[in-house]
Amino acid sequence: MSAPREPRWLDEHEMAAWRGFVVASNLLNRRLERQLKEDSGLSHTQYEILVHLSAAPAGSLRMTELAEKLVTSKSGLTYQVTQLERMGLVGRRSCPSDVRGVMAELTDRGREAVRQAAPGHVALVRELLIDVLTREQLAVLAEGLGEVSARLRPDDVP
Amino acid sequence: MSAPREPRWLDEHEMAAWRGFVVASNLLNRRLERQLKEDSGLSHTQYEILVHLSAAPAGSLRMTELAEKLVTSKSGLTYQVTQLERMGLVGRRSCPSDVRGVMAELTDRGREAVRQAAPGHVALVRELLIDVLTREQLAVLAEGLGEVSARLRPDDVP
DNA sequence: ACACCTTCGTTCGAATTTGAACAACAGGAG
DNA sequence: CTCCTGTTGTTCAAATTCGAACGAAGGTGT
Repeated sequence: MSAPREPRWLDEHEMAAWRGFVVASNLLNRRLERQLKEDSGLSHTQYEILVHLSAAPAGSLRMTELAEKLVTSKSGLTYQVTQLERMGLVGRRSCPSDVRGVMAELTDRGREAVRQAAPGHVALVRELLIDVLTREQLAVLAEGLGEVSARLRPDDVP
Repeated sequence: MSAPREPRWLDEHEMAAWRGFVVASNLLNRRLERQLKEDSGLSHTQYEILVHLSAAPAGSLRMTELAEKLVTSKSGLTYQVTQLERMGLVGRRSCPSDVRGVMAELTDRGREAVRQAAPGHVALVRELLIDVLTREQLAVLAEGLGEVSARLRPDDVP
């Protein structure tokens, strides 16, 4: 159980992939954040909350479930849902099957906000990522990162 | 110049790639953040500052240059460099060729901190990302995301 | 030398994020 | 039923992040 004295460092190609991932991720987040804020007054996190809710069966999801989909902390979600509640885009309901449970529910204004924000956001994602890559590259990205996510998900140990 | 009434939405594969990217990015950052903090008392940002400095010619870089490499805001870098300075891992020098300039410089203890933190970090990156993907997937990732980054870089308009 | 525009790094306030601690409840073993 | 363990969502303090505004200095054209 001792740490190796000389670990397997990343070779040139591996490093390129890793750096590319980190840099692209940061640059993309930056741009999307700005675009959403300027265009719709929403942060990326808030936008994603609305999107996940609008894709959910009844426009509502339990807090914990939503936090997992967003890959964020529970406390972070509580904060953002409160913000969205103040904006009138999301409401809180109590869960029928669990007294402890809280369901975040999309309001009509929330649904309208997604409809209004989505086109610009999608267009930018397309311009900055999707349309930059070939169909084959996209397929590899989806499969590879899907696998990475799948291996990471189970160990969601707090 | 009018916004399209019905934008080109993402099809199933495009959405899979985009979601995979976002989710993998969030999960990875979470894990790396925890590992670094627990293992070395450094945040991912702080670790990257140290790494970039240790890779630089004289163990030092100008603030703006460093901020660009890290893909972060100038004010964010100022804050983190101050933190690292308090830890004794980084020092500030004045730039010889520019009175306004400030050079962040790795101290001996800073160099030692990288040496100590790197193996664990690299091992986790390898375990969670590099070793999960095939050599071909890595190549595609590096090339694709490299291109994405390249297109994003120039428009680094604040 | 002068005015003008850009660049540099910091400061400031506001917003966000996180983990730990917490109280309330669910679910099962006995 | 009763105890015990795991979940659920929130609160709290602390840390981090960003953009805008700023003073100071560089660089250019005239």
